[in-house]
Amino acid sequence: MDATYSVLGEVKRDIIGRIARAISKAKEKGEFPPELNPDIKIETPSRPELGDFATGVAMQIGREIRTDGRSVAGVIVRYVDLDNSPIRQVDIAGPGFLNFFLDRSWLEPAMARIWAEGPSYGSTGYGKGKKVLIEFVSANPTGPLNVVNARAAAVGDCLASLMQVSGYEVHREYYINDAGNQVRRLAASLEARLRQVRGEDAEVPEGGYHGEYLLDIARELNEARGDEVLAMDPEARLDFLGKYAVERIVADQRRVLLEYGLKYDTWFSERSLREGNAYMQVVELLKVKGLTYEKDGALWFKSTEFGDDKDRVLLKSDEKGTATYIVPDLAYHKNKLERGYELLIDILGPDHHGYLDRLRAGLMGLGYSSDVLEILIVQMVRLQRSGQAVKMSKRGGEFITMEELLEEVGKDAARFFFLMRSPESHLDFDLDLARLQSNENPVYYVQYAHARIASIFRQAKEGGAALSVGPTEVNFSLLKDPSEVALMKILAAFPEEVHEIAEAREPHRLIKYMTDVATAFHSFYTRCRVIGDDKALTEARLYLARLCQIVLANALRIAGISAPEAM
RNA sequence: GCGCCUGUAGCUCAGGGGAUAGAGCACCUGCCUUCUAAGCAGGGAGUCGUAGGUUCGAUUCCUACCAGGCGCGCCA
Repeated sequence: MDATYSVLGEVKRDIIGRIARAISKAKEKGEFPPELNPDIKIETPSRPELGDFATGVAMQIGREIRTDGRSVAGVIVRYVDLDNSPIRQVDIAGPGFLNFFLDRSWLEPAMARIWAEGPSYGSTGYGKGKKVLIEFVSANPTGPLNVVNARAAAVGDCLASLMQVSGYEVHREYYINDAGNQVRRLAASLEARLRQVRGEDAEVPEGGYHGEYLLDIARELNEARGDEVLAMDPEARLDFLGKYAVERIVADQRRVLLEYGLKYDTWFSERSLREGNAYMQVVELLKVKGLTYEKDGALWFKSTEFGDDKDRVLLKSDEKGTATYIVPDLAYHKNKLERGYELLIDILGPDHHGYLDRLRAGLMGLGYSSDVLEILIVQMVRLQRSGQAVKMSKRGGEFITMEELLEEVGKDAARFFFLMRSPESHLDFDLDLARLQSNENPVYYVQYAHARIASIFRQAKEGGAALSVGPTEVNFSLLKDPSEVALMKILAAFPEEVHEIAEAREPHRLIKYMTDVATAFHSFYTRCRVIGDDKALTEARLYLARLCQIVLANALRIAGISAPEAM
């Protein structure tokens, strides 16, 4: 058995192989047309009494050859070879499902694998080391992070971890938009605040940034080097103030993200691209390929040739021929690919969905295949307090930052709530519920299972039980209660689950999985007393509890949520 | 006007061409002299937004419509 994959994965592949061979035989006998080549998928039946595994492939074939699923299933069952297999029985059910009942022989090695791999259990080699760059949050360096940034941070970080565990080489990157117009506006806003601090009559300019945070930065700057700054000539001063503000704000963003448990591999500066003039090369390249034209004094990119709904301006019609933001953005994505990444994943906010087509078109224009870039849109967050929506208006000043959210509910609840929902659905975030330290708060359900196991081991230690009885010494056959078997099955599924979730880019399913594990554990805990007079049984159950703790800890780690020893 | 997201249990949301549509919270009934009751077992609760279409079969796919949200710059 290949150590890079999971026991359950091998079991499923074995079943798939047997069905495929049965279908081939049926084709040889002329019962199925030779061109038949169905995609066989193994699923878990909706109810446990329907078996351990199931497939709907017979219905799929039935559709193709205009026959009913049940008779197709009958043909497959007639030809399937079950020698040397844990499959004990195959049933045809409902409209043509094949339901497989297995003996427990596969569970023992699956459990031994958890014990052997410990903290790395869940890892597989499916990603084959493919180099992936996930860029996320990338908030403008003009103010503090908000709650959508916090959501994107949770989703991006978790997806990155999921893909790492699935065998991809993943890097996390934050793009700092520290160039262009907005930085000048930021500088001008800071200058106004600086003058205000010094008692001058100054107004934050039109289109500037009015938040309190600039006032704080201005106060600090004034104390350190206010005179010096005002003595600069205006151009140099704006340049300095822009860099200063960006540096301060980005440092703050980084600090908050670290508190969230999120560490980036690279912080990529847009200015570094501009300084190298790399972004003008993009314009030249598109020109050479004949994908541009001049109109109304501006240079346009024929993005409609690549599926965009209208052509886009690259260079504006002003005197300097200033580049629009798509240019550095394309240069940035080109740069990522030149750094050797084979897949780029961008996690963007809801305000960017009108932007996807032109970014993709640009990359295609530059000669890249459209599937090097995947874009995930994280939808908005609506905060609720006392059953009321918390109004978030930047101008009105009532604005909850990511930092305030973390102070209020903590990182574990924040991450859990953000990961609970699918990223593209709008999220109602109930602050009251997230803050609650009681059973009403779903975060604790999973953490509590972990803490309970830790508690069992503390108890067992006091009683002098052997804590480290591994798969070779344990009498595995003692684990036969339905709740024990159910728990083992779900633990065995972890590596495949992680891989499927990573492939689907649906981190919210990880929360579902760990909640299911917690349910299976709590049920086991209630039905089966772990520590008792029977030494062998105690050891077997301690073994199972340990395996469950490993899976919970690993799943929580991937989600960026802590696994408490006690609650 | 165009585009994107969303309409599923009282609330917040999963799911998804097929087997009795699920979870958490809320509500009701049981269960702590034994490893944490932040738990377990069970119960009530649903015309899957509306109307058509494709299909042996649609809550799932297609079309139209209705409702909520968000975008739509030679701003980033």
